[in-house]
Amino acid sequence: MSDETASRPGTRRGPYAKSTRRQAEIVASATSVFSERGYRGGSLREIAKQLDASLTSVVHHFPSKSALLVAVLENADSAHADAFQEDSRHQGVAYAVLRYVRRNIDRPEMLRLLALMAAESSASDHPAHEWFRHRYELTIGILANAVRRDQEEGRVANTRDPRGIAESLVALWDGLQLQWLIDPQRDLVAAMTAALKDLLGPKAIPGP
Amino acid sequence: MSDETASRPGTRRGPYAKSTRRQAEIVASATSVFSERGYRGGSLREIAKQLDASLTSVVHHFPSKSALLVAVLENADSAHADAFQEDSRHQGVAYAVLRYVRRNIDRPEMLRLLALMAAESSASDHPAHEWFRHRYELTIGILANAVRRDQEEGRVANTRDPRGIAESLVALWDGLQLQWLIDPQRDLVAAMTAALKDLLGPKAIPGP
DNA sequence: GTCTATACCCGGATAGAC
DNA sequence: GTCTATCCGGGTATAGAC
Repeated sequence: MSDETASRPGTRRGPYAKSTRRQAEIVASATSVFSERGYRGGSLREIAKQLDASLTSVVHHFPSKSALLVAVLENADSAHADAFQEDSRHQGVAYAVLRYVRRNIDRPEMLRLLALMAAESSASDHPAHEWFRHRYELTIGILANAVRRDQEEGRVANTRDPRGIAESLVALWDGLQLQWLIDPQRDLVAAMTAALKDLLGPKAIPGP
Repeated sequence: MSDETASRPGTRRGPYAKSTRRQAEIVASATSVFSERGYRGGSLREIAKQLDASLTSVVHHFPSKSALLVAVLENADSAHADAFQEDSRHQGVAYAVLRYVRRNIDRPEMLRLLALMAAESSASDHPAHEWFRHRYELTIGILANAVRRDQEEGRVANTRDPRGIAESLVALWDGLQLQWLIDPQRDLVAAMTAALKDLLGPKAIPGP
């Protein structure tokens, strides 16, 4: 919102530079708080305290707690999503998915937050509803394209429509992730690998 | 807690009868409130108001909001879980799963609540953590048995270990359900049927 | 534009009287 | 068992200082 002017260098960037920096700090603090205490558990007051700022200062930059949450999600997920898209384009679906899994296994709190918010945001009046809807739409689209490419190259044996397969893949990932979050004893990578083999065929799985 | 004396009939059963009845009323009220407003959105005060009772009266029977939630979940899920087990024993996995899906498609609010609480309860210190852990363990176990039976009878082509398949089935269900909750336009039954066919083989799918 | 202080209303939890 | 009263902490809205 305040980036339009900042994106035009040379005009004025003084007053906004501090603001965007402050916003980034708030997002970082919110990420750590939400990751530890969850969304419900984490309070704006605690986020502010971490920055030696006041509550209203936080509210000034993000009009509501949910707006801040969306910023956190966006920021946390964008890097991983980009890498995923890159992988899927060059190395095939299974490779991309498994790398995505491996990358995410180190930040269970973040996954917990994403899973929690996805469920919570399923209510159509939730502030993050549209964000998640769009996110799923995007992810499934990207995956569907990658699946189609793999089908054409003979890497994926399953001949079902790519979009349906993509939906199943996302579902599998969400579901296995949930089981793993509830019981960390489970081997998430192994489970995902086996499921991928069932869904895509053995040739789709990359070597160890 | 108050059942020990009640389990000895003939001595005194008057005072406790009213209590258990009251508890059932509270659970019913909580179910409707949680289903409409969600867990976070629903308040104990509103639950009490529906019964023309006060907040502390509710708290007296259920020491915390989360304890009440667990009672709600237990009560709401038991009937469906029993039917599922029955079906899987007699008609095969795919049939049981699809009937479970069809049965649940009429109560999206309840599914939303279950999905939300499953995610939230993944935190190990959550009041409902153990309940969900046990629920998943149980569901997967039942499914694994059914899968093994179907494999032996040649109804399921997939030769992977039954437990792994069962985990994938649960994950698929949770994941597709989530996508459907976020975007009700999707055809949950069709998606689940197609995924089942991929995972179990075409012979496992019952006719229309 | 940025930040602060204050106040409001609602949430869950607790103590004590009846 | 049920109530009233109270506490503390949460998100939010407003007024005002720099």
